Amino acid sequence: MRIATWNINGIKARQALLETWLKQQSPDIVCLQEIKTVDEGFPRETFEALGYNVETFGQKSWNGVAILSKLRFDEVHRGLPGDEADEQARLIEGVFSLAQGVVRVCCIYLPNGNPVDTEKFPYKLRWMERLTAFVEDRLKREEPFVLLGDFNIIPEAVDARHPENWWGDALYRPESLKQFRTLKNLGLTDALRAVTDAPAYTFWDFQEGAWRRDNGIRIDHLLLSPQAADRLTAVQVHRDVRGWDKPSDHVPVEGTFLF
DNA sequence: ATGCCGGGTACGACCCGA
Repeated sequence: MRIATWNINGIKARQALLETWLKQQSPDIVCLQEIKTVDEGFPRETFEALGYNVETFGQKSWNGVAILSKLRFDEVHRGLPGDEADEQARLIEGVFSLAQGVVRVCCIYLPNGNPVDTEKFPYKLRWMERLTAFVEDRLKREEPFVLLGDFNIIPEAVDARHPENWWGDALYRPESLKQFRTLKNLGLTDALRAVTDAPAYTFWDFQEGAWRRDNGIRIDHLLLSPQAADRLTAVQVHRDVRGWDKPSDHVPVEGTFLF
């Protein structure tokens, strides 16, 4: 089974691109971030016609996440627990049945956190604390669990072409990285790093010719429970998609699993 | 250089992203 994540930066602007990619790659499950629409505005029929079940957690103008799955959803959960006042649509989780059990797939759009001298940065850190509590609960179930999406975290220097330019940014500063390590240290495996030590960027800014100069960062991740990590066979960053016409600034990242 | 690009909202120019 292949499970992918892709921050598409607006489903309305990226519908045709996503359709093309799905026809080419045919992943089993795709987690989308920044759909930037309410649920009613999501072109679900387009993807149902390609054989996908569609579950969305949308929001007007910003944020918004969705899961497309060839497997039927047994359960769907929307929103990150821990703050009733948080109205931002940044987490959707699906549970799927397999012959040998279940797989739980949690799609996140973690807050960017910039500028760091505004409320956005403490919101990011609090969101990561809430995510850690949520993941603790999930790991207690001892199931194959895949936490994937746009984490807005550059884990290590190797994950940026020019790490010195990012130091101090909300994506790459001590408080953010500490929270990310705390999350990982619950027992999650960074799927990409389980298969390679090489740089593998997933985002290139639209500005300053970042793509042309390969000035990228790795911020889209798949974090795996032990039961999922044991079944991982490959990870692919679809960087060619960044060179397509009217691309997102992020590219798809896909894990292949023996289930 | 806090704008460069690009999407959303809405139709002029902001807000937002990373």
